[in-house]
Amino acid sequence: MMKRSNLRSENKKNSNLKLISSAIKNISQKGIKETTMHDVSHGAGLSQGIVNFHFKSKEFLLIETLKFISNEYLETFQRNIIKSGSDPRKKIISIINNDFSKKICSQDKMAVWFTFFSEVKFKPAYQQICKERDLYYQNITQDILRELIIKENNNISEKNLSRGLQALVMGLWLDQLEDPDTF
Amino acid sequence: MMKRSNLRSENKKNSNLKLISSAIKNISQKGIKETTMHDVSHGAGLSQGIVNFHFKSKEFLLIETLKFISNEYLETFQRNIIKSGSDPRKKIISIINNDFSKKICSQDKMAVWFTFFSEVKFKPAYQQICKERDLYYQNITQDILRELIIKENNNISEKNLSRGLQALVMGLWLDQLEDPDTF
DNA sequence: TATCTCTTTGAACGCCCATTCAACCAAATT
DNA sequence: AATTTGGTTGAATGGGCGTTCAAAGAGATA
Repeated sequence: MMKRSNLRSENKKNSNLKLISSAIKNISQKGIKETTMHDVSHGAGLSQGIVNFHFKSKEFLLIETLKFISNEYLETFQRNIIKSGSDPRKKIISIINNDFSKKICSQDKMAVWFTFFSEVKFKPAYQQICKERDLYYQNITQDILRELIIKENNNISEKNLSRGLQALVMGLWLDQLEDPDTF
Repeated sequence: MMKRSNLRSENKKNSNLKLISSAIKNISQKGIKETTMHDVSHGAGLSQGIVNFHFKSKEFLLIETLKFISNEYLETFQRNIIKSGSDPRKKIISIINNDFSKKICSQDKMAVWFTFFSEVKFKPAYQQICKERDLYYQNITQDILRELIIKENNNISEKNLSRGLQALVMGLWLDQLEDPDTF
């Protein structure tokens, strides 16, 4: 059962992906509001009404796009931590390396992230996606930091440290976005 | 000459200010794109076409609004540093206090800042205003940090330190915006 | 091959919103 | 008081864009 693998569903998946990629590219160049349905569909090599067929509306396309980059982030995040072994210090470094890797920290992706961030306050759907991402990030970094704190015999709150780390990363991303020389 | 002070120009200034305030309030609640000219003018107690009369177009209203909050920031920034005396350590603390003061770090203002940030990449006019603000901030904090570094006999680059400080502040702002409990 | 189902096309529709502008009003000037 | 200047009003205009949908195309099914 669930054999599902015919040309049809293959193509559908492809179209989906092409549309999301086109959305990312367009958003990174123009922002959400000036990215039209026409831009997205034609950027994907398809035609006008197709986004509504696949995603119901522009809003849902945007939600799927945010989910896409969010998942992408979490996947490489997770993979890199596992690869880095068991030393908490190395784990932290792997997180930072990941955050500033070419794949995650590219101009395109950053632009898209911050475009969505600026809408998070007004869009519950975005908020939820971001919150989940953040919680995941925080839980994992807090665990690692706790190990580190015990090892080093410090007594800082891992909660604050984790938050500070995330804030610093975000700030540096923003910095890099506005003025991409220092790298 | 230049006496200019009659009811007319008084009222004009008032209208200008009311429109900008209304823009700030609306943008903080809905974002730039869903803030309509009607929202702004009626929020200011005036009527439809008035924004075009005062600011020529929506775009110019936005630019003036950004300038407004940018200047407001720089003014309190400057004033607080002067008030804090000559100890570099105290100066830094006054910067941080200012950055997280009620006036600067209010939900409204933060929302507006980040809404504009997300458009900076696509709008040269915004970019320039932000760049000026940042340069000013960086020059001043770098000077202070240099003093501090000399005093403490450290050898870190004040450039990087200043950038890191700014990034951390931005990150914390963003953090606070998404989840306003930790205060 | 014929039929059915799912995907794609693109013209047409309708809403939303920035902008315009003629008419109006109030303040300044004479 | 009469006239000029400048700010305000709000209905009308026009363009842009998301969405709809009938028709066509392509893959599955029989």
